Amino acid sequence: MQFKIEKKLDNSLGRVGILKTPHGDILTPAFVAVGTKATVKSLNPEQVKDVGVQVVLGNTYHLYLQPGDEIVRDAGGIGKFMNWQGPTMTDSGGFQVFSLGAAYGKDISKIVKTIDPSLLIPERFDDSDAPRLAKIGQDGVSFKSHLDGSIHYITPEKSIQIQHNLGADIIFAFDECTSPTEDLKYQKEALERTHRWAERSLEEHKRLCEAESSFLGSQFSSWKISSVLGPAALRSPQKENSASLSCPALFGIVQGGRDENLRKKSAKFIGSLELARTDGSRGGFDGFGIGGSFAKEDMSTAVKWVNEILPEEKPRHLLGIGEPEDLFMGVENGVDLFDCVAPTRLGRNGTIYTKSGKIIIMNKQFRDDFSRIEEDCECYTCKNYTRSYIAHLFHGKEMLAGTLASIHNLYFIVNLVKKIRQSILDDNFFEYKKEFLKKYLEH
RNA sequence: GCGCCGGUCGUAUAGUGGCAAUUACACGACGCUGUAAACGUCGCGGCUUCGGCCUCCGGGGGUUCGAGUCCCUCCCGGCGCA
Repeated sequence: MQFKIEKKLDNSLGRVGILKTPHGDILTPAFVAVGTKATVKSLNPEQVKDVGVQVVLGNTYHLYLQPGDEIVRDAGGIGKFMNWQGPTMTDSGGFQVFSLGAAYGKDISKIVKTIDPSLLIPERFDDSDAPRLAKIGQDGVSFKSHLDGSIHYITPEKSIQIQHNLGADIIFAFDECTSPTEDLKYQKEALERTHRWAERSLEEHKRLCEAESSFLGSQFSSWKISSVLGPAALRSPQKENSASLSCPALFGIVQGGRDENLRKKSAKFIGSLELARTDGSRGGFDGFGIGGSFAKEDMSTAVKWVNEILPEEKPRHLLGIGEPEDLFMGVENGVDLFDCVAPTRLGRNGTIYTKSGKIIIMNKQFRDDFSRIEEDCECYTCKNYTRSYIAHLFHGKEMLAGTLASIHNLYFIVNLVKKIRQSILDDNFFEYKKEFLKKYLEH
């Protein structure tokens, strides 16, 4: 993997770049489609490609449980398994520490609004005995499968091993995504844990990469012959699998919640972490993830604290963030990659993005609205269907409803980031931001 | 005509004398930020100063402190016998 910055945004941390992976280039800033279980929900890979998605993100925890990482490995890796030819990433399972742990069974998000003080007050009731599917130990996290109740202990080493089997181009260190409702004391403990886990993730990654390269080295001559012989010789899944085992890029994850000291400390630690290789050189992370917990109102400052410290020449991924206003904020503050379930989840659940805000397509007013979701949108949905028809599909619980809405939403968000990228190249980022957000947020 | 069963929120249902009354669907509104999510929450007789108040289970009458629930009668529907 190689990252090149092509242009910087004046007076800010923003930049335009290009991230080269074995499965193709990613023009950054870019929005990554979330495909947790090796599928972008309700869309086939052709539709994902057609809306302009460049890279898909799968999930370690989900694919480990089902179908199992060894199945994915034997299939030739996540991309081949799901028939996605472009670049892929996998998340480490760190988010499930939150979603199946502190957040399980509760109505809390990793993003809070500070105007809702109930979530931030540390005097909240002691819920340590509340049912959770994820329990944190010093060494790793014990997960109780949401599918069959079986227990699985995931350590940083285990997460990295699974991710190597899943075979994405970019993988993440195992971290703890904390709840924004945790107090400073807990955030501090969790951060120390995440940092230890980062070292162990990097260590295990290095070990696996060296083992894989020596394996490939020993096989090198025969592989070369196979390659020369052409596609037929490569048709065996085992061979293709091994042949594509160039070591993935590993991104370390910065945490620290909403606290300035912790965020900066984490950026310093993760950004400069290096471990000695057996050949005597030293190696650190290939890029960085910035993990939640955030408050909506001060997310921009948190991102800025971090990106002022992280090495400029490496890519940064703001994990799980993706509302339109957040994308402008992220880019301006030096983020290169975003992913978010919002476009597909909101779409499936009947909320649709438009340039003048989100609409809930099931609402009465759309039942006889024969206009397009957006008259000037170039997506497949807008070119072919009316609001009335999409509302009808949702009311009828038809599968196509979620598909058409997801196509539009994903197109909307992916292209918003592309336009943001272009606006930097055209030197009018701030004008574009102002113009877009005025219309989007005005009602 | 006789006998039996039944009529409860748009539909389908639950309901033992203490009930503005169960559940599902439908309907209305909202929520969702590294996917436990084609999901979830709330509302669904009216008014409310949120303490309550009024009107309610086919119609009418009765028993009772109190009736959707028990009794009488009428209307309507289904089945059976003539």
